[in-house]
Amino acid sequence: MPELPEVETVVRAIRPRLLGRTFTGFWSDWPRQLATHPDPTSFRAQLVAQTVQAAGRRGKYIVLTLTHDTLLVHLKMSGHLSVVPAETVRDKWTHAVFALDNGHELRFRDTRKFGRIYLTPTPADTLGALGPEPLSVAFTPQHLADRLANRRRAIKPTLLDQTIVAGVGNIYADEALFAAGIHPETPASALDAAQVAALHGAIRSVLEQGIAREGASINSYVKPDGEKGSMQDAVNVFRRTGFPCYRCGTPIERIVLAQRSTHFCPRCQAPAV
DNA sequence: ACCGGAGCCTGTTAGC
DNA sequence: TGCTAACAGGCTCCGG
Repeated sequence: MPELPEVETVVRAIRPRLLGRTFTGFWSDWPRQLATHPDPTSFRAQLVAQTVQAAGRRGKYIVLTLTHDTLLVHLKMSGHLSVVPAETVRDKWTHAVFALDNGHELRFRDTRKFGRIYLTPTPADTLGALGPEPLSVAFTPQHLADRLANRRRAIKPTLLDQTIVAGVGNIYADEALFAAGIHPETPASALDAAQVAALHGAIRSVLEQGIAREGASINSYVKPDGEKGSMQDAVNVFRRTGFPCYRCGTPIERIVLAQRSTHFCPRCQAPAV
């Protein structure tokens, strides 16, 4: 379930517990999560003795820079990372465990098993196609306008395309479109310059708010320490189907676009005439 | 190049 | 209460 703010929150929590640590072991009971390796044994052989030199984020990927390689983790829908003492009891959904040189373990828990782990000397193979970081100077209204031009697809699923801008998911796409006053079914190429500028600003502000609130704990997402974020208390439309819009009182509607639930206020986000 | 749909997994929730 | 279908914050692959 994590999007950019949730992944950023995870990185900030685990970074101080991983920097300078050296991996001493690895275990996995779900080889399919190892995107770059056929089995846990070969993964372990390449990982062990490498030290964590940096911990960051690119889009929704967690990026750990090691001595020789880069370790990437994508949480997908249900992934959760934590650093705990090795003696802490593991539950049945913990599918990967990275042993550290201080008696702790980095654990990857993932009920739906969609998450993926990459260990590679060439992370660009995986990260290279991502669009700009939405909170960086590279993400400009002009960039967004250029990438939306000539796309007739609805703006909502277009925002979920990680090659346009990295890190926006279903919650923040809906929230950004509400903040910008844009109907989710508007063809991307039909937005005028003012709407693109509004959307650009809205994407940034909802993501910044999400980070400040340490993510949205709407289903199962919790921070690495098990505590909840608070962005769920600040959403305007996401999963508020039937409840009155905070701005105008009109009931929030839900539709499905590109197989994803989409929530909007039919009055505040009225289609262009 | 673009776009929609199936599929990957398991757990939870809504509805009868 | 119990069963079933729908749903879940992501993304890849395949085909038109």
